[in-house]
Amino acid sequence: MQIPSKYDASQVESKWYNYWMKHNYFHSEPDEREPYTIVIPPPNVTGVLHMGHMLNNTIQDVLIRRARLLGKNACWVPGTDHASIATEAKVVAKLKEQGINKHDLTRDEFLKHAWDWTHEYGGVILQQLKKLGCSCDWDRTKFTMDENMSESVIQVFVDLYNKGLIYRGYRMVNWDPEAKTTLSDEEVIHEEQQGTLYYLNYKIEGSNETITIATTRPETIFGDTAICINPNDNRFSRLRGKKAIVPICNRVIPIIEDDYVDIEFGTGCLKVTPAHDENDKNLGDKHNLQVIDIFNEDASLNSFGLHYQGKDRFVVRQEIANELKEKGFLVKTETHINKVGTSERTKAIIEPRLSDQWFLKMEELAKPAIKAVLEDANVKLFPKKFESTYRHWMDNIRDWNISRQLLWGQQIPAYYYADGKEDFVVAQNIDEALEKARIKTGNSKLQAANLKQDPDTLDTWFSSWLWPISVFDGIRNPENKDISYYYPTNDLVTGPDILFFWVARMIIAGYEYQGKQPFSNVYLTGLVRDKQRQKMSKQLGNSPDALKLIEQYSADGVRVGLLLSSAAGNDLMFDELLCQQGKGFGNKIWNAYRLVNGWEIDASITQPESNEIAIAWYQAKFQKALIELEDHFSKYRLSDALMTIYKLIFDDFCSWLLEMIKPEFGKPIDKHTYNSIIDIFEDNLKIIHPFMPFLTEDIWHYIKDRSPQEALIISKWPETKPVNQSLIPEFELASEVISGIRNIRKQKHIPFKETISFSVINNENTSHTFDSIIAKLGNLESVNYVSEAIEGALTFRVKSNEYFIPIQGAIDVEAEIKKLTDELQYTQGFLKSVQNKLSNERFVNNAPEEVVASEKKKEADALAKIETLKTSLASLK
RNA sequence: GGGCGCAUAGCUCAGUUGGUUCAGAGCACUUGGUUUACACCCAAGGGGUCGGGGGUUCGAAUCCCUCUGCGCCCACCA
Repeated sequence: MQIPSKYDASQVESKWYNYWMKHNYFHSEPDEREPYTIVIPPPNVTGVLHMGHMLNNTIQDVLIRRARLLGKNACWVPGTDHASIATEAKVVAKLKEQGINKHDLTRDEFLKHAWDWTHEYGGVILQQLKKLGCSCDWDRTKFTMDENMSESVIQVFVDLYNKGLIYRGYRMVNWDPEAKTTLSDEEVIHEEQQGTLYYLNYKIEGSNETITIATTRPETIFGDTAICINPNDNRFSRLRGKKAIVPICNRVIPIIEDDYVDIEFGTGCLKVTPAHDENDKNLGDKHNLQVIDIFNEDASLNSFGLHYQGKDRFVVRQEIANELKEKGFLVKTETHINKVGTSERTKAIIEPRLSDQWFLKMEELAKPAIKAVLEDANVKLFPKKFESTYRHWMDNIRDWNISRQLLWGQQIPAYYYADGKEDFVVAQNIDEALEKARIKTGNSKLQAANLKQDPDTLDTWFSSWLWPISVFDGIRNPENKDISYYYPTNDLVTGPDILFFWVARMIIAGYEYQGKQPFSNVYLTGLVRDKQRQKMSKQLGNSPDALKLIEQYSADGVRVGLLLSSAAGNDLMFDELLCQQGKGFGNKIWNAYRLVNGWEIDASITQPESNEIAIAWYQAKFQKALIELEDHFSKYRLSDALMTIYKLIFDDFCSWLLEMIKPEFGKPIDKHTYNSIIDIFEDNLKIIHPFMPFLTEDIWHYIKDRSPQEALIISKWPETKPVNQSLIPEFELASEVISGIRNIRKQKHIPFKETISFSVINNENTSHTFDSIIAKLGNLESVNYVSEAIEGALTFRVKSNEYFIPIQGAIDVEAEIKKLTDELQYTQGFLKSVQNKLSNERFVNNAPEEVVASEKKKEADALAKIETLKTSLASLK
């Protein structure tokens, strides 16, 4: 068949993707085959493809395509996440642009805007994954806010509440003043910042004395309700039981004692602000202190801030520092480095804030999940080092704040029938809630209209932790056909940044709701960084446009580029050069096929012996590679697997095999060899297919006319079979001989086209198997076996064999002598070190036999080679 | 403050229980080569006292100690 001389990726890629879709090859239904399942880490529904997604999903696609070729029932479930805080922020921003304030909208109105946004942008990222070649079962696409998915989430909430694991608590939580919601501890990132430590004087009531405290947050003095000293600190013993006066607001507060205070830090005196610091809250509880919240929900000051009311906390910090200085309360300032919590999503500085929130008790739930990873290995993490991180977090797990003051998400199914804090019921829906409320209150007249649902929504992760179960409807129908077949899933591919957010919690939910691990293996990818090791991000502008990259280098090229250097857990230093290499590899394969495709077949020619040997040798190499691949895949070493294939195709197949069997220009090839090469080509395509699905599918269809039911994507991975392994070392020696010939040609400027004569003294008693191939690749008249050195020839040696290439005209005797002398010197030095070792009694006595034997062999080889060299030298002189 | 990990060629990294897979790969680099699949190519080649120091051993990139320099995670010292 005529094929284009240039490979046009963009056309080919969309053609085959459509073809696969049309034939439903990505779709899976339970059957008698072994399942292989991956659930996608659902990207943000309104997100766009970035380099991290590309890496992640390429890995998943490689795994799923390989499983498919191995005959498993491969199912990759795609979907998106509603990403409450991120999406809500985007919607709020968009509304703001239109002059609409979120707070002027009803819940339903806002949600309508959010859904419109979701429908407009939602799933763009899934379309982009198709460009990458991802073979997801699109019929199974899920969204965490789909009706049945939300129903599962609510059902789980109700269940955990009924089990007594969910409670409502008035606690210090992480408040994001920008998103105006609480966050879980995991969503807070602690960053080191240079701040200032302010030393402030507080007057002691009824005296002229003052007490100095150190604080990083002078604006919180309005919330001060005590000063605390250490009872063991006798510097302050005279202040016991006295009262202090807060500057500016002049509130009189008690001086309390608690050994929580560090005598060494600052002045040894601490101002206590129970509403705005967790430690202070604990002190407040212990000492029955008043709690004064001085902030509005956007972290501006409220009426307690007096003349600062309405101003932002950081503006106030500056201004109040000035006021304190003017009024003489500020003693001094020092620079001070401390860690401040910031919001993972909005980057806003977190404000500790007391409020009513919903919490999930984690300690008991976590136990089976700890055991699964650390004892039973039902879940394996790759790389293994993450197991210690996992252990550390799980052992110190804290209760999970699952409520958010957002609208975009599953609304908490707690229904209040009265104003009291405990006057609520938790139920799947309003009808059940009404029933429960009537029973609880004994008031059968209660109406649905009397019930008020909690306005908060659930943390996004409270829906995604169910993902591997809920995508198969295993929460609502725990025994259904899909969940029974596909669960537990096999592999999860994700980043270590969400190990706690998501992975650990999925394991917890898996044991709680299916009694089994959600997946057996977790492949943790690294971050994608640029050449300067900077994280790729929009802000830095160092992240290439994913789709442009695909346009430029083809999806296959980008996939290969990403996988060329991405060991599990290691960051990926991305360089477009890698994509170029990937594209180049595709081009190489394409051209190799053009070569084979161009051969004319002559059925009347018998197969030359050299071709038979060449093919047998490649088959041995191929089988060896198959075993290596198996090993690499079993350890999730995908870049090593890819490199194994890369070298097999580039070096062994293209550079060696095709050169060995290539007919002379214009001459036909025998049918037997041709058929073997076609079979080999097909096997090659199969093992590359997971990495380069488009190109391989394309060539595979050029090779033969295929029936409409056939496609490479659903063909069979090559089988392992017995081969003549000894051909591999034999050829290694032969290739050294070929290199020797090429070296001499290069040194003496003998063009390759010139046929040369060639002789060997076979001291090693090397087999003649590859002689015809050596002759072909070296363009030799023949390989002559001789017993005497050839006069006037250039020489080289492999092991103790000596090879001769006679040339016309005089050879440079001096140069030859120098070459031989150098080689002799080196070999003698080598021999000496080996003999030293062998004469060391302790070595001979202690080292294992095979090590001693190998040293003895080295000695013998070196002696033989020295003999050869000496003979040659003698004949030259 | 606690924990985990890393340091091998110019770059990115392999190197399993110490010894013929032990100093390796890919890229980059140097040299030579294009009427004959591919210059997105072929061939040949240079390049590392395995972060420093010490120890264990017949033998250390590999095990132990120590120093240095990075990275990550966790944690309520104002």
